[in-house]
Parts: sequence; C-alpha cells; structure tokens
Amino acid sequence: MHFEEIIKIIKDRRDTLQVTQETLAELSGVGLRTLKQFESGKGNPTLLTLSKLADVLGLEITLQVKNIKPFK
Amino acid sequence: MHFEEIIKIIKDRRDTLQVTQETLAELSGVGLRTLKQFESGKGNPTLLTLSKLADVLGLEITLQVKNIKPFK
DNA sequence: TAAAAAAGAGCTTTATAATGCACTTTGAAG
DNA sequence: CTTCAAAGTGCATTATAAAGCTCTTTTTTA
Repeated sequence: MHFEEIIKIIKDRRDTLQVTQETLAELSGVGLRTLKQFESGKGNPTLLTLSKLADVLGLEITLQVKNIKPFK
Repeated sequence: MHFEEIIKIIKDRRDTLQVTQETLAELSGVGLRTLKQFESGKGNPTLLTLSKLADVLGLEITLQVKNIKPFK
C-alpha cells in the first residue's frame, strides 16, 4: 500500500464518518496543520501521528508479508 | 497493530531472511542508526522510513477498517 | 449566487527524526 | 574463556515533522 493509498483511506474514512479535519484533529490530538498537510499529500507523518489518526477513525495499521504467491 | 508489534514484524522478517541490520540499512537506504533505534524500540519512524524497510523486506503496510463486528 | 463551512497554503518556531561516528554490550562459534 | 560478528548506545549535527496563526481557495448549502 503506497503513500497515496494510505492518504485516500484516511480521507475516505473521515468522509464516511462525516468528521471534519478540525474535529479529527481535536479527537486524535494531532495538530490541524499536520493533518491538513498529510491529507493534501504534502506530509511524511511519523508512525505515531498516523496511529493517532487511525485509532480515532477505527482503522488499523498492519504490516504483512506481501507474498502474492500465484498458483502455477 | 501497535508499535511493538510492528517492530516485531520487522525484526522477525529480517531474521527470517537472515539479513543483518547493516545489510537491511544499506539495501533500504535507511541509516543504520535509524534502523537500530527503531528496532530497539526507541524510535518513531516516519512513514517513509517504515515503507523503505517494508519494501526491502517484502512487507506491505496496510490500513484497514478495524471492525470486528461480532455476530450476536 | 451569496454566505458559511471546510480545506489548503505561507510563514515561523519548536521538537525531534535521521544520520554518522565511535564505543559498549550481547550472543554465538571455536 | 576468547574471538568475532551483530546489535545497542552516547553524543553531535542536520533535516524536517509538528504545530499555531493567519489568509486564500474550494465546496456546500440555504
């Protein structure tokens, strides 16, 4: 999952929950400026920042082996 | 997936592939100091740093809705 | 379309991630 | 034990994420 996809997931999820950037910033403890920067594709958030956002949005960050082993 | 779990996945995967921190640092373009700090639980890597490591290790970062909706 | 709300951007400061270097500690193999 | 490789730490520097404030742009809605 690439950067842009991660951003999209966050934005889509926020839209689904009908939460504004401002509200999400408050609920997550992440600065509004930081959230805006991230969602507009200009950021490189720390794992902590991302997980704060994910927590509030009911999202989970996972790391998994990317082995799409095809059958012969 | 919490911080410690993410660290564990990285370390385990590196062990499985039998790659040293030094080699992983070189292959991923992440500084050795940064990797050491992260693996020893002292870091808060940026998403870019984490994804560089994940790429080399064949791991994928994903964000998914954490809705473990139980049946009644 | 006008007004209001939400999102994005410029500028600045502060905190800290990223990095390299040298040194210490740990662990495994002999 | 002793050696050697790998992992971890202290210290310092540089780059940049986080943050707030203000203003502009875009989107929504009345």
